[in-house]
Amino acid sequence: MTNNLDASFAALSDPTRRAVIERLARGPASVTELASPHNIALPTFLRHLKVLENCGLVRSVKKGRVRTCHIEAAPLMKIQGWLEWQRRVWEHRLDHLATLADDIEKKT
Amino acid sequence: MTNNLDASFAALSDPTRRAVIERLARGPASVTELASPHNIALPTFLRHLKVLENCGLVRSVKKGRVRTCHIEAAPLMKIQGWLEWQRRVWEHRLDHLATLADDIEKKT
DNA sequence: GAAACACTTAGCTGATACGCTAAGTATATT
DNA sequence: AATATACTTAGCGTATCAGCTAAGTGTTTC
Repeated sequence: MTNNLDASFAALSDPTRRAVIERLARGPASVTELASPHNIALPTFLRHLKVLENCGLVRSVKKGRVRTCHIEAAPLMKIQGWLEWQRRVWEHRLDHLATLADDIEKKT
Repeated sequence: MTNNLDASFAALSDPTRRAVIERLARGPASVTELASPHNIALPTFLRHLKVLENCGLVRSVKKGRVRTCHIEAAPLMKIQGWLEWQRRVWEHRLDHLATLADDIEKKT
């Protein structure tokens, strides 16, 4: 539940973990179900899941012997927020440059 | 110039590197200028820059003894695209659930 | 109650990451 | 020409990561 940008970005830098998120966006699933498309040992896969849980992207509940996982939107929103912020700063700067260019044009 | 999601997400998982992006969104800067707010050795900082260049988030040109860096939007857009895609899948699913709930309500 | 199932823990390996210092190169500046 | 500046390369040490196998725990199923 760290829920910080560092951990979220790091979690999403792995294709297996992104695939899990892509799957969970479509709905909850068990560990075995999530693991099945991936050609890696279960313990290895489980650590990927733990990474996703540690940064808050995924939550899970265990009932009987089955652990069911579901996606959590908040960390994704946080990343989107950061990106959107950068995009705005960047566009604002471009606008400013365009204005400057206009001014120069008018003076000539 | 790999420009893939893996590398871009990994690059942005480090606070120093995100700070560089935040700075460059405001406009180009030299290596020394970029490094100055960070309390790390220059070679260490340079490797952060190289990570950003390798994934295409930053480009740089050397003129004389000064290397000037600027941000590149494409990888950021790619990440935004992936996030947006997930959000849509996720929301579509929620809509579907809402519809199901409605149907059930009408039947009772 | 035995066997199958769904995880779960422990521990090993090789690769990569982030930090450092020391020393080198190429351009200004004086 | 000598010094200062702005990187740049090389190489070291510790920590973390992604993969594995082997063995263990708690539930169901037969």
